[in-house]
Amino acid sequence: MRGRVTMRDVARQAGVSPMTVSRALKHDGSVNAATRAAVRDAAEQLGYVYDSTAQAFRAQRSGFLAVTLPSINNANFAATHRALTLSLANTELQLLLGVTNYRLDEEERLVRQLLARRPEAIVLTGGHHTEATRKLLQSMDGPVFEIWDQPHDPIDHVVGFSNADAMTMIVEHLAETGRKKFGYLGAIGDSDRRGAERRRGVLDAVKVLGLPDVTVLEACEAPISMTAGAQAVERFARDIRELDALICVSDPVAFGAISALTRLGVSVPGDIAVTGFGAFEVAGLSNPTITTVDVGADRIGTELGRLVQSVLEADGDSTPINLQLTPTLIRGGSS
Amino acid sequence: MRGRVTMRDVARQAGVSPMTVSRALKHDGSVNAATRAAVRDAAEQLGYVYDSTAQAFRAQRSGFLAVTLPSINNANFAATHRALTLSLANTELQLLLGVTNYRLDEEERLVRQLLARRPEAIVLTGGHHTEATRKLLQSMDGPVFEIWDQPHDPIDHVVGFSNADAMTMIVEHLAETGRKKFGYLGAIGDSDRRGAERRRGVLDAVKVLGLPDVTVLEACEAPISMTAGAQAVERFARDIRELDALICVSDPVAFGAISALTRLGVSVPGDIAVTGFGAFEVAGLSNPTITTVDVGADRIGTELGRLVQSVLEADGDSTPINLQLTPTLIRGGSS
DNA sequence: CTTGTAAATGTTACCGATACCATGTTACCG
DNA sequence: CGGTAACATGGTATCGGTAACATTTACAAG
Repeated sequence: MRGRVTMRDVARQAGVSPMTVSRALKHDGSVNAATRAAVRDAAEQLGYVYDSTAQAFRAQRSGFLAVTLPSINNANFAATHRALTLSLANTELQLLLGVTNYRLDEEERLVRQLLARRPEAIVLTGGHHTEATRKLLQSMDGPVFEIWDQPHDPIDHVVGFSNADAMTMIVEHLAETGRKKFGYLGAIGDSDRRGAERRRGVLDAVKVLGLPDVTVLEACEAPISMTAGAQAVERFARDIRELDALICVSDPVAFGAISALTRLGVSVPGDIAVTGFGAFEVAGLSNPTITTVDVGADRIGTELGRLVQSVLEADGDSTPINLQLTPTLIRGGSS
Repeated sequence: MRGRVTMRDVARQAGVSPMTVSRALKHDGSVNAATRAAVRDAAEQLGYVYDSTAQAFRAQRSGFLAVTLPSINNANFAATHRALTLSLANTELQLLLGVTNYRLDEEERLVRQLLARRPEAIVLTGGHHTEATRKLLQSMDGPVFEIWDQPHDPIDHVVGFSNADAMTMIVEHLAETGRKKFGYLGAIGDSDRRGAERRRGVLDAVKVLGLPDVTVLEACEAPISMTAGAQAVERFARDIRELDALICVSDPVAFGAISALTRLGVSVPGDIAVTGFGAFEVAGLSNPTITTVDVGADRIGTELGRLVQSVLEADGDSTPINLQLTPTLIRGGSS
């Protein structure tokens, strides 16, 4: 920041006071047109670039909307991000993005870092957090939004859906088409909490239907790639031959699984039905197409954007809003 | 920012001066251990959160690294982002991300917005910019990095590769395997400049080999999805039946194309060879696997992270560095 | 007991934009 | 022509940390 041009410099160049420069560069009407033009010219000439840091400091308003995502290499989270960006396009808000890699300790570190930038509001993907994170958020001065989930104990606002309920839809669909012996292919343990919710949904739904216990297969730590899905199927081939339905935690996993099953000579859906989750693009182009659930990732982003705006406009004292969207089942050739 | 807790409050609570609080919360050794503990306790009690905005303002150092990407819903750009994050993990730098949607006017708007946050450095994906963008960047106070490209006229540092040269590899590979009538499937016009470079590479390489002119097929505006790739193949089915090699701008497009060709009863690679670009995961799981080029997206991120650090440490006056990586051809079953 | 030295802590000013208030300048009225 | 409202512009203080410098304290050496 050595020879940076400030408003003072522009003011000197234009022969006015810094205050007038400030007014001229904003949409403040009470500046003479000629003066405004002179200021604009001076700013242009000097290559002046507005300093949002100083503005944020003075106004005690950063203009940031902090957002955490588990991963950005995921079409669904990316879709939420894009939709959110679009939904906020007419706003002055700037996204400040952090990626947690599905880890709660990373999330805590990130939240601390993000809050230090004094965002207007913060959006967290997921409804599970460390105690320290919760405490930080509760004392935060601005609204908190949890998305992509149905938190047991929401901190503030929510835009999400029930991962467990979505799995019920899949299980019921498979049961209706005569499947009985279910397997579930997901991540190890509970590191991916949304994945864990989905697994819970499957186990519960199968129990309700009175079908045999679900064979739970753990591929690797979240996130599971297509390749890891394929490898897991090869590894668990023996168990899988006993099943007639394999429920995967996501479409990429299902795609990898189908790919491996085909190589192994197991017919999908003849020998086994396979389902995914998330309505990724690959689900519709796979052969066979994959039965999946569309959670409306972009809708989450859009609704979130609207909600953020309305809450920020209301300026405090708004009661927490819990917006639950309903996922839809998409039947594909794989079941 | 109503009742925010400041260092002053912590200082009062701990019975010391704000300066001591500042020192105690940093790694400054010249604070008595007992005092430091008292300060830490007071901060904890009051729920104090450090204010990076004030720090950035006072120190005239934001701690931001601004980054623009054409899209985040793209495994390669996401990989670069992730690798960059990892590569900067031991740093205080915080990424400030902007998405251009492959549009130069968006990029200009974004660059202006990002520069107003006074980043330590800025990273641009791509080597083509509007005149105004170039001007902004030239007068920026800090290093500029262009990545994923081989700019004709670099602004400052570069970490990239030649998109055109990568295509030469593909064309030569196809020619060696006896293909003669080439088609190229990409985006309309030059909105995606990297795509345009790839197209140019194909046209030039084919000309050098003395083969018939390339049939250029334009699917839609960038970015082209798998689905759009499939639709384009259906639309241009007649032209494509005349070809024996279809070079696609990316793997997702190639995947969509193969999917559509299979439906149309055109055999890949029997009737026509298909190639992609980018070594997306889907390339290895497609049936047949897709011949592609690995550009080392994560390597770009890693090298960029290192370079950013060394340039920032050098603190100005470093001569521009141009790091060109070499993509590698991955032969798949589709050619 | 004085003095020197190092460690610990305090005071002051400042970063750039702008809210707030004060002042100057024009325009138009009766 | 004085009065006054509407408009245009300037001066000053301020936001929260912290560099730079000043001061105090603790204790050893003379």
